[in-house]
Amino acid sequence: MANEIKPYEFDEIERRFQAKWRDEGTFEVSENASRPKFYCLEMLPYPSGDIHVGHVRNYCITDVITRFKRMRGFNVLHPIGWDALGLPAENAAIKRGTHPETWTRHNIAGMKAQLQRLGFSYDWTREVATCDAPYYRWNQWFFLKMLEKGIAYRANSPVNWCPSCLTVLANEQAEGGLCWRCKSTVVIRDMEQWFLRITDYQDALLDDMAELPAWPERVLQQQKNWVGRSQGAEVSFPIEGGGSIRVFTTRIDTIFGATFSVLAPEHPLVDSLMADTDNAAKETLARLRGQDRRARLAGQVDKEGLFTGRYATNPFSGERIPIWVGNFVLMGYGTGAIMAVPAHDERDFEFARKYGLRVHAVIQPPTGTLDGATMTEPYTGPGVVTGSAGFDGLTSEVAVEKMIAHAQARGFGAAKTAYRLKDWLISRQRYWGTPIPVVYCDKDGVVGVRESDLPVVLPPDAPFTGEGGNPLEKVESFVKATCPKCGGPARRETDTMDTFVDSSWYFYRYCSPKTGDAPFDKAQVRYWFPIDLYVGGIEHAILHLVYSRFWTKVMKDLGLIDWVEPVTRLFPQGMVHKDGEVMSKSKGNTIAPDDVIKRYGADTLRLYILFAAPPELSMEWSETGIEGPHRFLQRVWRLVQKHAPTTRPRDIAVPGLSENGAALRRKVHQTIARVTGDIDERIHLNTAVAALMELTNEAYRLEDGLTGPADAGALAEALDTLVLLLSPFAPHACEQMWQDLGHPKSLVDEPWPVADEAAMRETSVEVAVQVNGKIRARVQVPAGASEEAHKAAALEDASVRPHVDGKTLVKAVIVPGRLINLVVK
RNA sequence: GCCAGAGUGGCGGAAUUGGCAGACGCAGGGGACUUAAAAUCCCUCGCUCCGGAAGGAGCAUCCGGGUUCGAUUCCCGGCUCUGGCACCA
Repeated sequence: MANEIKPYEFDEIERRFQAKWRDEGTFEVSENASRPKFYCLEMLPYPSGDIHVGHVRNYCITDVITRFKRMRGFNVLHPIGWDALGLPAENAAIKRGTHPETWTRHNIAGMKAQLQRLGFSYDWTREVATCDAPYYRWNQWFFLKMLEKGIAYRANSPVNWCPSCLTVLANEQAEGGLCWRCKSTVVIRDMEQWFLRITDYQDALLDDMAELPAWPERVLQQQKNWVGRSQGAEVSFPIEGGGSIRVFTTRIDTIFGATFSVLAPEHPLVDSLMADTDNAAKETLARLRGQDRRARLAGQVDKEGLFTGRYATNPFSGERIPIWVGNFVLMGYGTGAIMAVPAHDERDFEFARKYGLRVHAVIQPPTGTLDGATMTEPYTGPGVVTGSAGFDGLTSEVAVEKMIAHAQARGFGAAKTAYRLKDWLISRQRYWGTPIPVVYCDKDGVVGVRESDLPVVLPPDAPFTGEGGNPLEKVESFVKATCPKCGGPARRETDTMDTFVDSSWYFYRYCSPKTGDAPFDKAQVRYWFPIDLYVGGIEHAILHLVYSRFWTKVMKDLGLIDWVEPVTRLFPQGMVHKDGEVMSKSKGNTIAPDDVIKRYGADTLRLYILFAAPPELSMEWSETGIEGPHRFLQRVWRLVQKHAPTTRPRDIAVPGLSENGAALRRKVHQTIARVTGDIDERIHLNTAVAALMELTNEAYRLEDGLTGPADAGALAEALDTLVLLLSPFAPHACEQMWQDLGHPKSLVDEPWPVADEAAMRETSVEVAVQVNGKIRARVQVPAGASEEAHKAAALEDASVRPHVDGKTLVKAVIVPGRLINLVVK
């Protein structure tokens, strides 16, 4: 008998069912008002050439959830696409002479085959590649709408230039002064570029977080820091001899301690203030201006400054204060000028001590008294205001309010909020991106392309030499254009869009990927939105996830949708590590899923990757660890094959279960409850797999002790349930086992099992007995026994007696079914 | 420096509401089957001590305190690691 069991041929099984799902369009969906919808999204991959284990982890999580939701009766949208524009394709073109599109399409085909070999349940009819002109034309359409509304604009400003990628970058793509893609140090250049006015939405980005209770706090926190809203005041300091300096401060309560003012070296007033100074001073100024602005931003340069020779008046104290220029004041934040309060600010203190400027304490801490002349470090906390005329004795908090009101009444200041967020720089000087749809006309200036002329298509014949700028500039037929306004000759914009534009709205396109006259079909989007669950890497917390929220808000203002947030629940999955390091191409420690599939099969890979760690934490890839899930799958396979012929026909409801039969049935229903909860609420897929392993172990333990028709029914139920519960994790093997168990339909259309509370209940339970908090014994009590019965059982127990006898029972804490704690003296 | 998260056997991890710490798996040890190996199956597996054994005692969730009948879980203080931000006025 045992040697007749058919072997588990995973390769053949997996390929057969993958073909079946594909041929039958199993996972193709459409709007259906009769079922609740579930939109599950994963971050679309960049087609670099290979699916890596990090992608696999992301997509395994969503695949389990979508298969589960489908069995629970939901109409599930589970799409996939390609973030197909971007630099690597162009770099490959320069290196190998293939066109970026050829390289990209080739990679997409290869990676698509890899995804299909993993058995993911995508609706492939909705596949979107952002390099398709019918897709990126809508990037252009959105751009024109934003141009009309003033959200898109062109401006000259200091920008991040990556000398390796040969293009400018947005602020958040140059974190820490490094290019997000190639890690080169960026340089600051003044250039005229295209921006999107994301700062118009900075308050909405913060305030709408109220609608995101199912987003992890750490992501929201990162976004809050990035927007960097800080409330304060703007105050004018009149300059002796005319004009005034506007400063931003969050600590107006310290203003009587402002003993000098500092301007950023780039501040527009500096040149006129220093017009009369000597050459040495001008040289110093030039040097400060020449310092690397990146390093200055990062605080990596020593504080340095010079006196302008001019004075201003502190509008509160009337005091005459010197005006300085300092490299630690940044033009890009606030007003580019500060009032310096050395007694109560670290930076001002350091600067004042270096140049011997006066330190004047005006805030007294709860303990001790400060003296500006002798203090060795500033006091930056709140306190009680002193030496501040009519404001003395107030707390910092109250003083802030009163001083703002005072400044406002006298007309030299007002409440003001400053933000860290900058507008989104979207132009790139590269070929493989969405052309920005404008032309430059000598007569009409910057003019948007007519909507009817979209898309502006990338010319296929651009030269990829790797030298001298954007290849688009060299395509005469592309650059030469006609002005839509006057019909005269015009020059076409050759900058293309940041690829983060593509990924800011792709999830709307999935709802109606073929729509030709609009970015998407409104009714279809209304059916599927919002996205119920979005799974992806946390590295996009302040990039993609901010841009996407912004884009949705703009779409709302354009009247395309009527909500302000696209994603209900965000689930950032952990990374995959190997030998303690993040797995990455550059480290050379990647694992190719293809090799693993060849050796163990896709089902084992899926199980392992989900079992090894909870999805939100990083997981360590282990060569031996994968053996466990593989053995488990084989065990399930053998169990099913062994009993499949005898479990038909099944009759589960027969009375008269043996003790073993009842135990098996109990375990089955307990497992249903656990697995369901683990997937649906907590997304703890590792413990769901562990529960299935437990059920399998229990079935092996009990199989030889089963007798009679009732037990046979319980075994049939156990096998059916095990296969159903396991199917989202290991869909191919389960489809085969489901057939072998005599079911004609595909598993994906079967309803998810429901736990029977009555069947789960134990007849008798083991209860721990503590004496004064220490475990002394374990006793059996009938399920649902009274507290008195628990207590009696505990006191009767032979190993409890020695600890209780001769002492007084003060109290008995009883948690029925779990624990008894006897407190004795 | 600031913010967030984490710290549990040799390893990955479990403990869902304050209630039996170590589920499940890997690795290890012992055994069965086999001519042998692989595969499979069974037993064992936190540390220390007492005992021939059955068994028993003590310690143990980063460290130190606290609350509680009871703390991996809550509170206070500290250490370490990871991620993010950082001259942002």
